[in-house]
Amino acid sequence: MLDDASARAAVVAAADRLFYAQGVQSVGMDAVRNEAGVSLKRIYALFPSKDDLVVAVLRHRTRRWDEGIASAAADAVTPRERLLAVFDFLDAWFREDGFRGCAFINSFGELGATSPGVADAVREHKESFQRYACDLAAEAGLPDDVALQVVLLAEGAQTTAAITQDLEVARRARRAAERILDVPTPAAA
Amino acid sequence: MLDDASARAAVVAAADRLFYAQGVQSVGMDAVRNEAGVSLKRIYALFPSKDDLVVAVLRHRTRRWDEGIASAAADAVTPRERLLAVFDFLDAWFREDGFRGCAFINSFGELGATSPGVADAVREHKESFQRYACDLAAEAGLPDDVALQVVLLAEGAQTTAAITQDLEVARRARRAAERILDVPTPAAA
DNA sequence: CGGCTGGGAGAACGGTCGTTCTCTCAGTGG
DNA sequence: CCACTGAGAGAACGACCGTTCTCCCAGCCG
Repeated sequence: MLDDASARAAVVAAADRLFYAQGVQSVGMDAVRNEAGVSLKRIYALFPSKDDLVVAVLRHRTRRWDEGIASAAADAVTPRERLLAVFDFLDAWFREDGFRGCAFINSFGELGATSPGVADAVREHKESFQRYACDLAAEAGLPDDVALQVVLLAEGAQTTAAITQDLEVARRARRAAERILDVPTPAAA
Repeated sequence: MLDDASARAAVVAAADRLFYAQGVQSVGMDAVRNEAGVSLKRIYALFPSKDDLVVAVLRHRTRRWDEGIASAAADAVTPRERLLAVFDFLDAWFREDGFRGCAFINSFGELGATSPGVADAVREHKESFQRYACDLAAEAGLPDDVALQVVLLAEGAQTTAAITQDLEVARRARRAAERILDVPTPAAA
């Protein structure tokens, strides 16, 4: 038998794959059970309800997102380049098989109105990303407003790439971000 | 009794309100029946399935969107201002009670993977908006790439406004669009 | 006025989903 | 070897949903 931590991880990973590919409400708990190889009894011992499982999946995605942008930024030397590295991370992600947009945006649209837990998890994720961008911009001597403009581009790139399947989107968003960052900001510095 | 056209319109309007507020799968056909005041038998005579109703709702939303951005652009004199008017339209929309993001993005996340009809309707809507932006940009002597960068801002603004409830988002997106449009484009004109 | 059509209301049906329960059995302590 | 605990597998349960069907009555034609 798996210990609790391994079972939890297997269930979250399985649910993540299924929810992301098909939408949360299209996936029954039986499907999660089959994909994870963990009995329903065990799943319900680890997560009191499907809603809690969805929230756990989102928290797990937040960790993977944070690691992804940190790793993409690792090679960059200036804060400006670390900010732009977000778009390189997006570019690689958009090219993955089965890319279907931002799981947080998708979950918010599907469940945000009916599940406060999901809405909170999504909000916290987006706020954390905004803070990350603002911190980098501050290092570069740029105001929050510019950082948040770049964040808008990243968000728009994710939904647009999902819907249009256009592989150019991330590069285009990066060019737009460069344009925004390169405008001289009179009030800053 | 209502004629077919009026019944259709009532059902689509009712379904639109409910689907947008709660997500499609959280709304049963009984709820649509009650909201529209049209019997289930009649609804199924007008729409073969719930899926067809969802598509009809999205097509209706496309018409309203097109009218909205056209009306916001009506007062503008230059193509550049007509393009930026999109963000004034978004600003007014984000301030409405019950604003919950872009219905197309929400529907795509929830149903795009399981309903080809929904996926197509969403794709067509987004492509139509991209074409609108490219046409205006062309009038202003700007390349498609710049227009599509502005579109990314509009898309990002919609999801960000929905999740963060920040009323500043549309104005910030507009400022970003101005920055992008004001960069001299060496290859153009 | 009386039979008929056609549409409204909502019950009914088959299926599915989230959640719980039962049955079975492997592994352990005496 | 035997009683016992605890976990797995999956049946079962109650609720709900999309769709269809039945019943009933209003309004028209003879």
